[in-house]
Amino acid sequence: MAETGRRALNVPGLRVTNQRALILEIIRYGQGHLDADEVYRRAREKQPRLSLSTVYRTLQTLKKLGLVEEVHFDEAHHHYEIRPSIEHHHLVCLGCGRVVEFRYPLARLVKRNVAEAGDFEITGSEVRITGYCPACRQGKK
Amino acid sequence: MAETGRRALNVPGLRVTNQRALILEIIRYGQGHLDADEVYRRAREKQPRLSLSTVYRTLQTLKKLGLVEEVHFDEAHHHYEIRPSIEHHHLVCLGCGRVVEFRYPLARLVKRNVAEAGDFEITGSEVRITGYCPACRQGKK
DNA sequence: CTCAGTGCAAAAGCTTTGCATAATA
DNA sequence: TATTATGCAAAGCTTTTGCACTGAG
Repeated sequence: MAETGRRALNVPGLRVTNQRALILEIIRYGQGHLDADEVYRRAREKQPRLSLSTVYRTLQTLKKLGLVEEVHFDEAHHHYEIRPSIEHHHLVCLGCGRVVEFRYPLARLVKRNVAEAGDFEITGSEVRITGYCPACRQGKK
Repeated sequence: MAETGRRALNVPGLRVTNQRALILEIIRYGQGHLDADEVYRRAREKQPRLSLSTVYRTLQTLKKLGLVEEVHFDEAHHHYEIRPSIEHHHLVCLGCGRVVEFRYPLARLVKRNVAEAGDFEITGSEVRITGYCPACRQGKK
């Protein structure tokens, strides 16, 4: 286990530690979008001595390596997901917190249709659409 | 001065205080997108005794009233702008922090083109496109 | 006169950092 | 063995909250 992760982490100047491999695996196989604390809780099941600061430091490292991406569903936490190959965005239900992913080539559309964007070198885009999912719409009535 | 603001703030159950009127004016005429601390600093020039908690509380109030909107250019702060009448989004330069607004009917497009969004009741959307503006692209080379 | 709003100080989150220790290459 | 990474505890920042006082209606 954790072998694919170890390979990706084998980068000059960095060391492949058990903590890093574990954290990367957790994000990779951990369904969806975890925040630091959730990663921490899951990681401690396997490595009880792991510290929260290591989680934060590792998350930064993985972000710099381009292995994970930081997304923002609410303002209080950062969430992390494996860096996706195709551009996708998130639909967040304000009622239950459910997050639905959807694919949409936003960066391309903006580049093509927005004059102000013409001279920008676009490196990232994040879309967060908020609302109420069918189940929660029921509840509101 | 601050008269337009006072009118908007005249809502049953709420009281029109000098602090509220001032904060609303600052956001209204304060070029672009201010964060709580910037509002605080500007407000103190006119009302030196004003407290930062009042700024935060007022910002919440104005948000609930629908008078201002919260946007997120970086992860560390919230920024606030007067609630715009037409949907617009932000292009953020990672080099100099400059924020360029652009209009784009994203909510409509998503509603129309994204199957997953079909059953959602969309209440808000926030797009943040990051990259480098022309000036900063030069600097990077 | 009453209750919403304010100021102050303290607390609460999440995240970062300093430093000695442990572990990788 | 030379550094990089970790664990722990403490600090940092933005934002929130409790409480007594003030001020709007």
